[in-house]
Amino acid sequence: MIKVPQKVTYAIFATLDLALRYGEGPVQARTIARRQTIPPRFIEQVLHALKQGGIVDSIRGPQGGYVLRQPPAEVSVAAIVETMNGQAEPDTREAGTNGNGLRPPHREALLSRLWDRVYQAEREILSSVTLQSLIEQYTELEQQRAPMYHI
Amino acid sequence: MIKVPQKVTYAIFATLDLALRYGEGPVQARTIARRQTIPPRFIEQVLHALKQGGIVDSIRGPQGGYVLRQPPAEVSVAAIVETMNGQAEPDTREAGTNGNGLRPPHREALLSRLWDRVYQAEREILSSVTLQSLIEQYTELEQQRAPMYHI
DNA sequence: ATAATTCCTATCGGAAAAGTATGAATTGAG
DNA sequence: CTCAATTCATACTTTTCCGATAGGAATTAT
Repeated sequence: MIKVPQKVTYAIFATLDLALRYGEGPVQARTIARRQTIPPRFIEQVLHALKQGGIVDSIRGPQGGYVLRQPPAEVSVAAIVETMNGQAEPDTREAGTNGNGLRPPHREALLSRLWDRVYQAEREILSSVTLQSLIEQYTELEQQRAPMYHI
Repeated sequence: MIKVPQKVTYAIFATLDLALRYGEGPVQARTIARRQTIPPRFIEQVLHALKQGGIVDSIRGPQGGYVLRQPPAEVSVAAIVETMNGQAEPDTREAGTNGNGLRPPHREALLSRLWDRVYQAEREILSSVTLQSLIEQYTELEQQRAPMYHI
């Protein structure tokens, strides 16, 4: 049931890329695409969405590009995920029941509650993870593989 | 990111229907379909999957139908959800990075860890909810709407 | 003015999900 | 022993969604 859309993965990688260069001026979409192996035309849309969501700022024109709006420690993965998923309009398809089964709307309410709980749990976890912490975890992983041999 | 397939929703409603009649003999697919407003042809597949997953038992022939294999208090929503989602083969698409970005495989590992945490949280919640408890919640909801007016 | 870049929207294609169809297998009932 | 009710199995069609591509408009540094 946890199915992570490609879009979201791309968004995280893209913002991570920006996070690594935070404070060094704008990075172009094409550059990120190359580095993170994301289809160049597709990343534009991702970055656009991230801008709408207030995660990144964009500078147009030559030498333009994208920058993280806030320092990496301030950007939670939850914010990115929510931005990319957009606000799906709550779909309210109701169907009447015949007979003496569970009856809408309570039947539906039952499950919405449950999914809400799941959603909240997810949110809680993702809120506690920032780009900064991801970067730290990453460098840890790297060091495990190729440890520093001090003399 | 929480996207609940119709299949899963149907499965829960169907098993809830069975739970309400637990111990009263088999219920036919068509009956459940009618009561829970599920396309009759589709519910067969759902029920079949539930049988494969060991959630329900089926009795063939006239007066046949489906029964819950265990009492409602023993059937967790997690079991149902997992059954319906089947075991998706872990997709391992790796892509090389050019330049000095985050490099696979650690880049991917970073996120798998995160999604794993989320997944575990979800599992924990869904494991704690049983058909029994759902039924209880349901009757509570019903009573809130149409409260008993004692004299 | 020009070229580099983001911005916006439309569209395509494929895959997965939802739903339909059909016939075979099973079995209780008369 | 036949018949009808039901599940079983699988194949097929339709719909929906998502990843990806495309084309041009808007913006702006040089």
